[in-house]
Amino acid sequence: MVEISSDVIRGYNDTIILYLLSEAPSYGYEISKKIRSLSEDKYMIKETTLYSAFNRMEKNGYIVSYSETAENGKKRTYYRITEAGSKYYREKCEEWNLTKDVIERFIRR
Amino acid sequence: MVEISSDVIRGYNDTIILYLLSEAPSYGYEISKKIRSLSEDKYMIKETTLYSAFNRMEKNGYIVSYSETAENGKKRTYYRITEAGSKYYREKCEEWNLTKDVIERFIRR
DNA sequence: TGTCGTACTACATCTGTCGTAGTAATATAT
DNA sequence: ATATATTACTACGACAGATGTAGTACGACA
Repeated sequence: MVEISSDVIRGYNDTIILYLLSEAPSYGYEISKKIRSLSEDKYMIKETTLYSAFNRMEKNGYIVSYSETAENGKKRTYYRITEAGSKYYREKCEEWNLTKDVIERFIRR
Repeated sequence: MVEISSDVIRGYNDTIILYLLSEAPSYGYEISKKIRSLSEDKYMIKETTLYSAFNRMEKNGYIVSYSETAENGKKRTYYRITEAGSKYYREKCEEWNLTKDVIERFIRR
């Protein structure tokens, strides 16, 4: 069974999260479920990876956090994407296309 | 100017090198030139990255080294791909296709 | 009462890349 | 004759991001 490359994902976890946040503000658990379902169970981000990405990106100004209490009484930390985050996302998409192009010159199908 | 992602490349330097070695045995300097030209100057692997990849892959049994003195009197360390190396390369190609697929679900064009 | 799902945080380890630096030999330019 | 560029490496330490392990806490459900 082939699995996805965590070294490649490494460079795109932030991008994946930003993509989801650009649809709507969200929080850790929800993001993780969405990644899993959108990838059809092919990628399940680790909690530690996810939350450290949130911290990094908030520090970089790509997202901002705010607390909210859900209907069920649970307190959650939500994240919203910023303008800088959207810009970064668009740049990463360009970078991806270039990188993919280069790598595929060395891949045999 | 967009540049390629060294975090993505991170997972595929070994694969790139194995691809080139599967065409013919080679040595550091030549491999580095070939990567540069095949990628049309978009990727220039760092010497340290390249030689540490050689060491890692020899330890893993994906390549074997041998010394040879070139016409110009220079001594070089050549590398040849092994069966295990070819197998690893083919697996990485499969992994790449899967990973690419997943990532592209989160990329907007 | 215990387990499952939700929603996190803390910390230490690992891997591969990268920067910096140094060696040494030949080739080419001044 | 001397300096610079190219070839062909090696050594070492720093760093970033992913991962493993562990722990907290609360509500739902059986």
